[in-house]
Amino acid sequence: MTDSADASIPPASAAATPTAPREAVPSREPREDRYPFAAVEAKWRARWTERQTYATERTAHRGPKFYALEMFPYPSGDLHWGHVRNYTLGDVAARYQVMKGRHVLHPMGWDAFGLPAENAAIKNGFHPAEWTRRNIARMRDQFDRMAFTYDWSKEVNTASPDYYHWTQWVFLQLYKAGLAYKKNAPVNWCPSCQTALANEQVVAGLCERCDSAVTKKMMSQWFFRTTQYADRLLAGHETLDWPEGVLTMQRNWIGRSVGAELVFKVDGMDADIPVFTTRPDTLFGVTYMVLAPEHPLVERLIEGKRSAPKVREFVERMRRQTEIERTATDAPKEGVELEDCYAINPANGQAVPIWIANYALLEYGTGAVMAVPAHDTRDFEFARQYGLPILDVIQPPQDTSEDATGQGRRNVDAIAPLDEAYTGPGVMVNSGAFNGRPSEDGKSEITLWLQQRGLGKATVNTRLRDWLLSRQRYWGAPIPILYCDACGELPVPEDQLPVELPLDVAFTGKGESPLATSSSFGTTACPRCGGVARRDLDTMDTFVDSSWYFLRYPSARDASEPWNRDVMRHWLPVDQYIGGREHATMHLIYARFVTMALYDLGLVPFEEPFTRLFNQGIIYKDGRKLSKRDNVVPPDSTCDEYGVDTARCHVLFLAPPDESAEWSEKGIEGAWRFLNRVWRHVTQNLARYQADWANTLPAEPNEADRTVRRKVHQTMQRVTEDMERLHFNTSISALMELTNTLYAHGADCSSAVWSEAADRLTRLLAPFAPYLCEELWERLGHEREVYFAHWPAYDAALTVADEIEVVFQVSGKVRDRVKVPADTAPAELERLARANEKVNAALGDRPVMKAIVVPGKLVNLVAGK
RNA sequence: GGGCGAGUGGCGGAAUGGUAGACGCACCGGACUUAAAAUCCGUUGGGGGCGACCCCGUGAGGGUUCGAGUCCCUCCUUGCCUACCA
Repeated sequence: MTDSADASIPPASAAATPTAPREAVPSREPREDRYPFAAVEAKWRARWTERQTYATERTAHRGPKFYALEMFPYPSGDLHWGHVRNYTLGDVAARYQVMKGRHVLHPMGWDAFGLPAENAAIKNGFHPAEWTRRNIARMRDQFDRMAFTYDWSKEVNTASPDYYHWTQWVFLQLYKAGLAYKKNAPVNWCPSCQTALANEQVVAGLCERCDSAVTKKMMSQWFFRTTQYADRLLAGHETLDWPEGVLTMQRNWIGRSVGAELVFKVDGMDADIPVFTTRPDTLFGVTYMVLAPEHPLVERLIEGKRSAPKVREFVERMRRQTEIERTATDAPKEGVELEDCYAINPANGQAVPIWIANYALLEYGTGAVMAVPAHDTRDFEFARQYGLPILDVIQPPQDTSEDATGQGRRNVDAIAPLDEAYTGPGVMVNSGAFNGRPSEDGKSEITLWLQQRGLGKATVNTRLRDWLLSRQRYWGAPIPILYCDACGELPVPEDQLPVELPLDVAFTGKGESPLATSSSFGTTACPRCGGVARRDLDTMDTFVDSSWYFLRYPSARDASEPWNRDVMRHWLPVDQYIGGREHATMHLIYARFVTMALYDLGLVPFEEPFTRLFNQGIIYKDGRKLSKRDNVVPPDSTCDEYGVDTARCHVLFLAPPDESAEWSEKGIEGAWRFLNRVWRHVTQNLARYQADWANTLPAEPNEADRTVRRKVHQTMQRVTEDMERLHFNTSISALMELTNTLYAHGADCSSAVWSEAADRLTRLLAPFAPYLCEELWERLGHEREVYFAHWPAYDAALTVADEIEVVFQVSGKVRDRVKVPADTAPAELERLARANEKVNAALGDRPVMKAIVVPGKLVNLVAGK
């Protein structure tokens, strides 16, 4: 407002039009001709509860099943517009399926374990369970207010013992199948959360939850063998109706690469160094060897050497580096040469020096790299830096044509040293018996050659790591494993599940599992020998909880088993899953992995849990993502002011559902006015409504009748098509257009036609504005909720206008628009175009070379020169 | 550096290769009102013309096509994801 104090505005006029402060609210105060949302919402909320409208059984025995699911929320206690958008999308889709006659399961639950509850406990002294319970109660109430059609009898809460009982059971099934194992490994460690993290939870070197810089730490931890399913996870993509972007992200994350494992021997020592490479064809170009700083062989190689302390210092320094320092784009390559250590190239017996360097990662491949600086950009950079030899073994194709765009090409005649590595294919040189071979063939030929001598084999590597699931935290499902001095590692017998979280723990935040502070939890009787067994003191990653929750909903209250097989067969897999893209490489990979593992164990009859996936866009506020941590814009005040239906319509109308959107209340007036127009028009014309309109439609419709009926049927068609694609923003505009048509022509049409329009409008709008439409539906004389009303079918013949506008073009440019009967034949259209005055003016004396006629649309006359 | 999206009026956004800007916001005008609010009706991409009308317009440049916002190539901007993966 300050910049309106412009010098060009005369002070006099400002004084002449004093802008009195306006009260914003009165326009929405209840009034005779306004939609009284507060009263309507109270009435129908009570009635839905009383009638159990949204119980799954109410849609049973209708048609085929439909499992509609949205990713369940973390119960942070604060519903924000991102939630509202996501769950409104799911709710509209579920309501549509009910109206289409499907047997619909639409459940909701809580991803209730996790750090915020524990941190709140440390901070405020609440027990996490209490904090969680309160938040759930609050959010459930908010969801009900939003008119979401959840069947609360199917509610799940991952932090409840009757749920995590089965999370532990799932763990044990995977354990028994050899898919869960414990190993000592360098793990991602968040110093702030004081816990290990899965690879997927480290984002740009930062903890996904708290943004602290992650470091590495050696720990004995539980893993799931996700890598064993890499190929299956990739192959399964073929069967999924998912957004291409998510599939691509998963493919990249899994990062399958085909290559070979080749064995280098250590000179003068009985030790092998296997390396993984995708370029066996460059083997003759190896000029040094690189080991990851944490490589287990390092200690053996430097033992007793004079330089050992220096190497150890380097390793220690690398280990202390945070992930972000180590992987930053501009992180300099650093390394040290191991004194008197040489690796023997299996191709030619040549001894090359062994280095350790920060760019070799223990977690990938074998943790060792055969360095070919001439043909690998990283090796090249490192060799340059440390003055290591660069040996050319692949000659680029000798194509001298100027416009060839071969990547990494350079002039082979150049005498100057290379200024970059050549990474493309070519002809092998300096490669002994392989000289002259195409490098692409050389890959398999070298691999085979080494394989015959026991020094190599073809292999496939993935970037995907096994899933680290141990967490040194309290608020999670305890890992159901025991350690007995006599019997070793043992699973907790299934009849002793759940292993319940103890209540007497101290939240020290000291990096030790809080479960260790419990007086009762730590030990129990060994199920095998009866001696003392120690419990595993870690809890599971909360992604384990959410990797199977969709299997639990249909059997949510079943105390005897995780899921009933028949119930499972009826409902699963999920027909439509809605959630954010941010889960592409986390939850959606974990859930697929667990489902596949359970399938292999014969526990579920399908391999893929989510048939169709829809990613809703993110809502931003001031360019920042709305999140559970900050930047919360609560929907409550908007609902207080405009009502829930307006809030639902506005958030859907804001932007296409799969695009991100900047949060804005600008424009909410549009949704509010729209719903009021519907309310006013229907309620003020109720006396005209004829319940039997279908039998009294006029035999000779007047102009208004035809216009209104056409619009009604066109709207049914458009909204139905949009519903299938979840393009709800355009559904709403179509309904606005219908309403505008009723305002313009509703008064002039017959009662039967108006009645059809009122009936159709109420049904089509019901999924978006359920409170308003229930009330209108009742006033139209219906006993049963509009929720159960069937979705209307349109008559295609009625969507076509009698008279249509056709465009005449000359060489693609519009020259005239004329109204013609809809059934005008193409030949007649062409004749009209050729006779058209404006067309002829544009043609001048040029001849018509060609005529394109698109019936119902246009005629394009192509002019000659 | 790599991958995937997105660039259309003052704004949010519509457009199976076929009339660019649906629908809404905002603005402006009219009706109603003592006045306002609310409501109802209408105008609004840019430029030119008294006018019927004409020209230009979907990030930039090429291409395919009778016809391109839409398909192809190059580039620019921007968002998200990912990042030494051997």
